[in-house]
Amino acid sequence: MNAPVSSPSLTKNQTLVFDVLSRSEAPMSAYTILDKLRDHGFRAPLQVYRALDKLTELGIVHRLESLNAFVACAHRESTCCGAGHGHGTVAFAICESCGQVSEFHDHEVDHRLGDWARGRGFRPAKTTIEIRGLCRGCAA
Amino acid sequence: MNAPVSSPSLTKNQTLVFDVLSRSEAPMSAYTILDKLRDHGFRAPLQVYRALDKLTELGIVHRLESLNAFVACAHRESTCCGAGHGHGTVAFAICESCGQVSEFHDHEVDHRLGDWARGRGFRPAKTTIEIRGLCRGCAA
DNA sequence: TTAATTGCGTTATGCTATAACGTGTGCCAT
DNA sequence: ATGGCACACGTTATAGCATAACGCAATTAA
Repeated sequence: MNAPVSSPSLTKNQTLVFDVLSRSEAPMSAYTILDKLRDHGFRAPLQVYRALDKLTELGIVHRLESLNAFVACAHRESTCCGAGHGHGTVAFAICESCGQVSEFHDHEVDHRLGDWARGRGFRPAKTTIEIRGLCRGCAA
Repeated sequence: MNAPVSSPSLTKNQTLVFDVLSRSEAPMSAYTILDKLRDHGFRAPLQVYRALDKLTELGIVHRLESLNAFVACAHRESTCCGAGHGHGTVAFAICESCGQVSEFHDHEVDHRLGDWARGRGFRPAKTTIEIRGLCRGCAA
């Protein structure tokens, strides 16, 4: 019985979606989440997407662009830089064999990309970094 | 009248798709490409997707994961590291206002991500780096 | 020749995401 | 308190992205 790690101010739907994602080992698509929540009264994709929008906005859920899927943020509180979930860009390593996802953060990469942007007058809003390949276990 | 910059060994469909992408300022979705090629006999999405698969495999077209769209590679021949289009990871800055896309390459970022992967025994197959935001002109 | 590979065309289908409508609820400035 | 606003919610319909599965034709290798 894992006690769900929900933030206080989430609505019922947001909490349900976040809990499903938190308990999942692998990333989940919006429709997979929907199916998991039918028993809780979910009927339509929008219910999921609206919750996901809010959760990603809060930074406690991430969207994996190359997978069209979502994961709960792996950072338990302010692990490194900013406070809470306000940290910078997060990167992901995605195993194409077992589906496992590792979330990490690299200051140096962040800075380099930031420098490039500054040099061009480009104002970054959201940065996606995803490495797809094989994890140690699957590459063996 | 721009002479298309097609590689020699492309099939007719691949050449058509590549030329459409090359001439486009902005990234294009597969369905947009399809519409542009109806006059050339294209009828179904698969004709486009199959060509795109080959072109991305050759490295002369890139897929923008956060946009579900495609662009012709901006590197005119071996601009920096490897020969031809065999270079490492490419990064993109995507303006959410005007749609303009800048392709660039950063060794340092590449190395950092490579180091992280090596340290974890992760074997990278394809890496996606996309910065979404506002370009100089649109941020003003 | 035979078999393997690759590309092609077509139909059908599945997955991902949002538009547009209306409802209800809480808040708070008037 | 009441009107207005912001926000979450539920529902239906639709749009947009991608692939499965079939069969055929051309090319190449054994």
